[in-house]
Amino acid sequence: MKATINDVAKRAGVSMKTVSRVLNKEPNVAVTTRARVLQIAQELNYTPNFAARGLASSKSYLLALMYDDPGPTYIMEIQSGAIDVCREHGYHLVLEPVKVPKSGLAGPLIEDLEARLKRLPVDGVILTPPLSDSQIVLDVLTRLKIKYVRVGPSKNLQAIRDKETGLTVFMDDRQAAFDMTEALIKTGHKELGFIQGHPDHGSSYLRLEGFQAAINKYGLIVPTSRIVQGDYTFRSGIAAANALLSGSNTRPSAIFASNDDMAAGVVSVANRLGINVPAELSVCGFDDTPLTRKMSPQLSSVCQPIYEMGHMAAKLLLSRGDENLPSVQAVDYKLIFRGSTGRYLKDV
Amino acid sequence: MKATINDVAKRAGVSMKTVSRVLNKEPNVAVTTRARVLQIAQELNYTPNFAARGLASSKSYLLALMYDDPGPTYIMEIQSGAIDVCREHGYHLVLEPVKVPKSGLAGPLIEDLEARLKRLPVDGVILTPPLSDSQIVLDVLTRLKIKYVRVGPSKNLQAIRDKETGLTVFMDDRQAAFDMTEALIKTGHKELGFIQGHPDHGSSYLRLEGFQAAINKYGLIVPTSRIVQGDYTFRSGIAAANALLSGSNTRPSAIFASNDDMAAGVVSVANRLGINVPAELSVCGFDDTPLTRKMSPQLSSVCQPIYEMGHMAAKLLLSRGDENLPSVQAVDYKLIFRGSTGRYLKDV
DNA sequence: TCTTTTTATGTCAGCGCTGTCAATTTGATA
DNA sequence: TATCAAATTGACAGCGCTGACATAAAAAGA
Repeated sequence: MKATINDVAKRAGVSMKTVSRVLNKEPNVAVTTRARVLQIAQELNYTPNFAARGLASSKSYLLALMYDDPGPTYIMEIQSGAIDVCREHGYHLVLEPVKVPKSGLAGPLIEDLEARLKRLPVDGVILTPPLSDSQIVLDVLTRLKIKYVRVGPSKNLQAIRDKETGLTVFMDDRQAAFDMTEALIKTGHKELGFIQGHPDHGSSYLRLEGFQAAINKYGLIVPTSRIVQGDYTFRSGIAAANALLSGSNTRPSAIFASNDDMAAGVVSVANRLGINVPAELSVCGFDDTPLTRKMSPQLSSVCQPIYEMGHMAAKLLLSRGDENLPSVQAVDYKLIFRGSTGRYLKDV
Repeated sequence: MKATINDVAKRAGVSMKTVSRVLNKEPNVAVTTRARVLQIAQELNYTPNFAARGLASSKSYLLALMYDDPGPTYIMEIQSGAIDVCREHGYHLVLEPVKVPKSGLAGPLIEDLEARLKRLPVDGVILTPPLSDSQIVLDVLTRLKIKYVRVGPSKNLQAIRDKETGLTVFMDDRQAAFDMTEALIKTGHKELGFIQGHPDHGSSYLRLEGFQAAINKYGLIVPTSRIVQGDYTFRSGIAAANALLSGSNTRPSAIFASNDDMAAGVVSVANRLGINVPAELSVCGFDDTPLTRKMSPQLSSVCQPIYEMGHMAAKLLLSRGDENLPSVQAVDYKLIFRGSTGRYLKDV
């Protein structure tokens, strides 16, 4: 039933090694030979044995995607992008959920990670936020000499070691937040509010920085009471919106939430308070999750090309050498304007 | 650096085979021997080689999760459940997205599937909807003699062959829809509307059946104009809601959407039309996705224990023999009532 | 023409583990 | 105590492939 390399070799009248060369696209094979082998392999419906290859070459033909709950949509997109590249290279993707302990005690995590990576020695790891910023994880990977690519990291950890094994794919969160803020300002908003993301995610700080940079550029002033801490959840968006909208102070004319879930919270509070969005309040989010299109008005947001990032991440891991890719890749973002933002009527 | 089974064997003064027996929990090993080997293995920080094991035993220690876009949340939950079981058994999960062509032409799909499964001969496959109902996929799996488990299938395909290789995990969609409808009726609603799901998903029909069964039980009448076809998307929910709410006919006092996205569409339309939810209109969905908690009012829904289903699916695949699991497992659902449903004030 | 490279192909061991089956020990039975 | 079955352990041959190296053929110089 299942043909081996030996079968192909015999039938083609060459050695197993030559067949192996053809199958692995190694150089130094005569074109005629290559063609013949390929032909025979096809006829015999031959497919290489995964385990045998791995054993002989001490490679696993496996990439791992490590994540610690950055939201299902995000993971799925990264997955899709990565899988498509894996396919092209005859690789497969395995999933490794990782639970980084909130506080201290890295010991168990380290042991667990090492155990898993030894058992299944993948050829590369894709790290998604917040793992891409976890020094603990990076250390383990470095120690085990496993190649990794950090997706959307924010901190500049391990700058030196990165040059050895670390690759990076990122989006300029700061600039994106800057652009979105600027867009808000240019449509007439002067009284802006901002909701910050989870303190553990580096992106929170970058987005805040971008916001503030735009504020400064236009000489506006945002009191600290207008910058509220959230944690990327819908609930925290509600809480933040309450603080921002129902205080006795004048309320902002636009609120920029660091992600879509929180922005949804803002819209929901505005609805409850009878504040019309966007006529009386503009709201925008970040990430352009499907949620943006499942609310009314639909939410303006910053679109991260997450699929692309997954794609690029896997590509970096698998194409080293083939092409000459720089080890740090930036991907483009896009501002998406929907119904939740508009000109601030009162003021303009 | 990396210890082999041989190292452990020598140090423990036994043969490799005995070590192998211990590691694989095979019977017929003296307790003292077992303890000693385990001890030494630990000391040497030994971890078995994945590829070698696979090659020697012609098993892959890999399970595949096949899916065709049933929503990121769903997949992630299934994944989590399955991965947890895999871990316990020293297995890993690989992802296999499958694109079932909308119409005809199964050829390429079949070839693609076969090629993938031959290259990476997984020990079992978890099929999520709508793949769990795809005769094409089931046939390929059967032909390749690969064990599979169907998650949430609706059609009763291959009833006979199932007894050979097929396992099933399902939730009683019909009964759940019945219960939810009954709950609606019992809180006073008489004028019900229903939005059906995607015609390709068997669940659509089951949910409709459950709805109708409840309607019949209570002797209510639902005109066909009150049962609208959707496709499980937010957009289709909007369209359906428009049909249901803005026609010249009297409008229903409660709308049961076959999933949460569509229910969100209904709420959104109601908001726009100034119809208060739940005072003037009760809305409920199905699936209990995170979205239900990201809208206001929060959405009542039917909670599917998706994680459990993934867990059970993997368990069925990996525990055959160990425990005596029936090949068809049902999991419980739960009705979750939130702000979007309430007593129909006008009528009671 | 005869060497020196370069290119093309082959030989062979062995990756680390498990299946098969044989050998040995222990325990139970008569 | 002798006999037989059961439990325990070991020897050994590969699983299917590739890496390192050897060899043969072709191309390039001299």
